[in-house]
Amino acid sequence: MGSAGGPMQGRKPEIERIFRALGDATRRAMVERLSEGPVSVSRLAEPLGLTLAAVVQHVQVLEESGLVRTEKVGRVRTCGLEPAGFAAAAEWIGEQRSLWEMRLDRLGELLAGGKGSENK
Amino acid sequence: MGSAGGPMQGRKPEIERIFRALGDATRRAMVERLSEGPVSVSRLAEPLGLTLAAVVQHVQVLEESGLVRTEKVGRVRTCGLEPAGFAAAAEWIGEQRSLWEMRLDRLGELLAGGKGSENK
DNA sequence: CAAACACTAAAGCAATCGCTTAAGTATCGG
DNA sequence: CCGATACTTAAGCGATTGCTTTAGTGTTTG
Repeated sequence: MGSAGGPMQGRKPEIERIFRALGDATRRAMVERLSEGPVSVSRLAEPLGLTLAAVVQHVQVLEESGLVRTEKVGRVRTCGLEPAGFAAAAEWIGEQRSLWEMRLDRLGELLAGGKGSENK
Repeated sequence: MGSAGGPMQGRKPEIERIFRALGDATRRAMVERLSEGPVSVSRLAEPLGLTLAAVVQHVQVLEESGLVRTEKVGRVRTCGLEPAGFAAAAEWIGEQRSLWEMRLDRLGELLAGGKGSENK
């Protein structure tokens, strides 16, 4: 299978972790909070009703995904968003969408010309 | 539809399933394949090296997330992408990004005055 | 210094996940 | 009608996840 139709795939292991990180509601809530500006880990934990240990684990997942960046000064670790990570995710989604729309355009031509077999 | 209260948060359970669905490499590969056009479940399974049962389960997850739509005619179930699902995901990501950038603008003003967190 | 504070690291546990095998249920082809 | 095809359903299993508790480490603060 020469696969002229599937040129790109699995380009980044980054994407794996990004979507996995975003697949958890708690983590998304943390991201939404961080989009308002950087906060410390314990501040992040406050509205979540979880132990600090649990929140630290979530922060680790977010940091490994590249969506969040943290820095420790003194005894406080401050977390903030890393826009590049979001760009990667948005890019992947955009690619699927544009491929799909491209394909819809071609389908339009086929329908105009007459109907034929669509997949073989 | 608009809930009075917060700006927006956890608006849709849809998002949960979308990101969770996209968090799996096999499912993303299936989506990439589907972005080239609709295919049957067994056709989808072929390049994946999995049992048909496993692929059916993945298709179910994708369908429940709203990213994929399927239709069964005769004994064949055909799968295709559902652009609306991707729109929802892209929208969520875009919101976090724009909030963050908005916030960066304000930060620029603060930096003009000095450095440090504005927290307390 | 001693106590409070903000994490950090490790162990353990129930629930979920991704997968398999095995046994169905409808079509379709001859 | 009989067999192949294309799923469908259910059970089960090992790995991963999200959490907790417990016990640290390093940092302020009185």
